[in-house]
Amino acid sequence: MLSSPLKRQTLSAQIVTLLRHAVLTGELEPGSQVIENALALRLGTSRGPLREAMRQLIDEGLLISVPYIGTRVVDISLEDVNDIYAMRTCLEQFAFEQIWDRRSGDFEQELLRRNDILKKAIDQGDHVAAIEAELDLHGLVYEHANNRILKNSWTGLRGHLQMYWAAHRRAHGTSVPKRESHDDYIRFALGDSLGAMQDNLRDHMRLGLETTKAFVESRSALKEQDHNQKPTRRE
Amino acid sequence: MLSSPLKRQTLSAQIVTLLRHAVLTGELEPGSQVIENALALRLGTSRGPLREAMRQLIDEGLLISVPYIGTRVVDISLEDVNDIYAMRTCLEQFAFEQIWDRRSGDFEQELLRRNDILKKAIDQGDHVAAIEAELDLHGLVYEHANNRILKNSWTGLRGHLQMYWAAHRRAHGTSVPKRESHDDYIRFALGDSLGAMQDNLRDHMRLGLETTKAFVESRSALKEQDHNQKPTRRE
DNA sequence: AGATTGAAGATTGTCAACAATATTGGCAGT
DNA sequence: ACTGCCAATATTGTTGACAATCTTCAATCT
Repeated sequence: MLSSPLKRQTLSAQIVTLLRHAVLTGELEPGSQVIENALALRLGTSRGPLREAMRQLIDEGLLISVPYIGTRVVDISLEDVNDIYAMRTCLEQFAFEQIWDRRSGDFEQELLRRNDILKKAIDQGDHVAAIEAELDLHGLVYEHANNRILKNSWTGLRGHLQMYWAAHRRAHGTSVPKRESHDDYIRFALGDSLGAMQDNLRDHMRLGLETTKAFVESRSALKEQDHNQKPTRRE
Repeated sequence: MLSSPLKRQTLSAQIVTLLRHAVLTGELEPGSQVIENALALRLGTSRGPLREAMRQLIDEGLLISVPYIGTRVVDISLEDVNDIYAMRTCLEQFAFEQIWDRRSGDFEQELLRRNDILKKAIDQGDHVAAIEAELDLHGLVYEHANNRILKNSWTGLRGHLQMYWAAHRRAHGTSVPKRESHDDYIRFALGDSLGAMQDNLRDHMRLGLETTKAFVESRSALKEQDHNQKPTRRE
């Protein structure tokens, strides 16, 4: 089951990527319970590897587990959004600080390439791709900063953002608020002054925070209604 | 086996704290292999819960696992030290930024209390306690910053530092380099200017980095010798 | 002698059954 | 009706056995 040819990875590793994808895309809805037996059955494996995979996602902050009660897909809170954006601003400023003096042509070229991908996705109205593209665009500076720990932190933050935005997309049908400031980011990142970059980045983030916040509020309001219709078994 | 009375925690959770402690204090030496069967036997449990616990430590960056090969206690590298200190400086500056305008009497009082503990530990030559105390001192600002994600990041960094310094202590017998600048930190943190605080903090960290780097170099030199005496079975 | 192969042992990965715990729903008593 | 208790069920936690993989090391071949 799963991929029997090319079985270079261990089973739990495969499940990790599979599960993570399901959570990040919203296939497993935020707040919903993940039942080991059912999921293991659906994947065609036993609970052991699945539990390991789930444990990893728990540590990544994508699932939440309470002993003997159950584990659920993590759900957004306003506090979290604030925390994430504050951290993100801090880390991204730091990352730019690290690479600023040794920005290469490679960096510039790759930045432009990713921006093109983002613009294309937006123009085509492909919101899933747009989310990924935007995160990839911002991710470049972390990759170039050459700091393993920083990169890990970004991966964690990135996951949460991706997940929340995916939830947004589902809740609101299709539309992710179209931000007009994408090219701005490029301009900052390729400019001359580090200080200006950081200031602009801060504003850029503030805007993103506002957008995301608005989403969270509307979504949690929407969930109030839901709750009466389909009460879950536990909690 | 472990704690049978007061069994409110699940077994794997207990093992996690137990194992983490063992790794952080150096009871499980950096670079050494962790064999599931042996350890499970020693703990009086089966491999299941132990594997889950190990998985969590892997995600915390304290263990490293290669499928079908084994998992080892993570070992420091010079790059890691650089990365950690750079991140730490960034995050701690950020944390101070977050709390600066709402520093309370509580904060000041607790900071002084923890500094007293640190000084006492140093005076008594209790190096283990001194390490913990120093990390606790610096940890206060993260706790007050009231940002869950930031706090998690600090926990990760803190773990690595604690581990490395514990390894230092073991390799060099007793002495952790006595830093004379502890009171400085207090003075910065309770001062008036955020900018000055951040500048001073940066210097403070630079000093810490130098100290730690020196240790790492001497230790890896020392390990060269070791390696011939006790070759491990694998790799 | 050096390289190759293949069996034996060690270690990790996976599985299915069992135990512990929490939730649900009905039943008795008020 | 309402409340508290008890059995039934669902779900997670734990265990021991088995399978897959890697390492070692000796036997064989060139």
